[in-house]
Amino acid sequence: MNTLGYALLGLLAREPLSGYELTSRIKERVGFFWSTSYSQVYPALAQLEDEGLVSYRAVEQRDRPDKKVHSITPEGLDVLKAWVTAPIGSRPAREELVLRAYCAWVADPVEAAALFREHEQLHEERLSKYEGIQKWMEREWGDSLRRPDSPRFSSYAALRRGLGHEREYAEWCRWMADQLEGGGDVAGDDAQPLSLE
Amino acid sequence: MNTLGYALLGLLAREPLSGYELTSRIKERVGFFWSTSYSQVYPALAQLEDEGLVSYRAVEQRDRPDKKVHSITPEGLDVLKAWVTAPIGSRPAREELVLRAYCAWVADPVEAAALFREHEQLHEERLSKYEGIQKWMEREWGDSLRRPDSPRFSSYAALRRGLGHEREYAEWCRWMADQLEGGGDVAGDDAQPLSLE
DNA sequence: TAAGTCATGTAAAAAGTTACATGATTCT
DNA sequence: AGAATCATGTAACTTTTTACATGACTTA
Repeated sequence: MNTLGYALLGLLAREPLSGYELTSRIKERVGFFWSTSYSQVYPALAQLEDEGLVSYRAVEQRDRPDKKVHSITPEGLDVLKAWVTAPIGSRPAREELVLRAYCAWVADPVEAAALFREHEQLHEERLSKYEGIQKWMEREWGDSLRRPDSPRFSSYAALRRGLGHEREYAEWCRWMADQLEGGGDVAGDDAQPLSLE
Repeated sequence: MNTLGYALLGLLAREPLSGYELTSRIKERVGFFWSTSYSQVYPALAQLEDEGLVSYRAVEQRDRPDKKVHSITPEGLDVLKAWVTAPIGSRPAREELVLRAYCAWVADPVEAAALFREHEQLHEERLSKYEGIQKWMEREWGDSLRRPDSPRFSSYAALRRGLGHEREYAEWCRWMADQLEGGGDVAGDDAQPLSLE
């Protein structure tokens, strides 16, 4: 079982879904910390089925093409449960933009600044979007956000990570662009001024 | 050319290195945003050589096995320069721990809390380590940190991203563990108290 | 009627990880 | 003598991405 398999089980533990819907959900709902494609999902689902972790029933639709709606089995839920708390081998994030920053000294500072400005905006936009969702969740879901056995709590938890990530990333991009534009101090806005010449 | 290729060029732009040294550098110096293995580096180096982006000379050593020291060529430097500022297709980070948080509602809260505590500590430790390096850099490298054409500036920039990442991640883990332990409020320490029952 | 969304897959290529294989030299 | 580090690679496998292939139905 690979991580994608667990991701699919995790979504199916909330509600039965088709392969198509699963892929969309991953894009829309957990897009900031996981990604996949249709071509990966369908074989993965078939494998989960072989292992008895999911089952499906064909659902006929009049208005649109028929679909196969997959559900998690009791065995699947057991497997998922065990996985959540199992020790995790943390693989480092692959952040290409940070790699570029590490190489930025060879590049044209003006062009590089433009790149980091662009990403600053991108992450700022995502941040606003997530903040909107956060407010919505707190308003609509209220109490259940504090119950660790509620899927809403889990959604909120993941969102909070997205929030923090985008906030920090946007800030870093801004700092980077400022530096490349020859503007600011070495320290960040929040830091004490440094007494280095 | 894949991203690993650029990572290797980026390291070789700073100083000539052997495949072994390149792999160690990636582990030690850029480990928080990129990873690789010996088995990936050697073929990648051979490919870069075929493309004329790096060259090497055999260096005989008395005290340890001989090695092939690779240098970036002028063409390699051009390619690297262009890459740094090229538009970037941002692929989402794959954060398995966030995926687990998203599924945490199915798991035992006590066990889950332990997992997030463990990671809180892990990231807290990395944070202290990076803070130490930061202080060292600011003390030892001073002025050059503000010169975008200095490799020191780039090292510092990447480090700052690591700092922010670890800080945010540790904080999120702590919040998550607190929640699972039934402790805290829904809002973070920095947020206003929420008037949700 | 053309574009867009819903729906399910296969095939091939690229990237990354793990296992295997070898050998020198140093340190305990 | 055995473990650790330095040093270079190949082979197999897994994972991910991109391209290909098909088709129903809806909306502009």
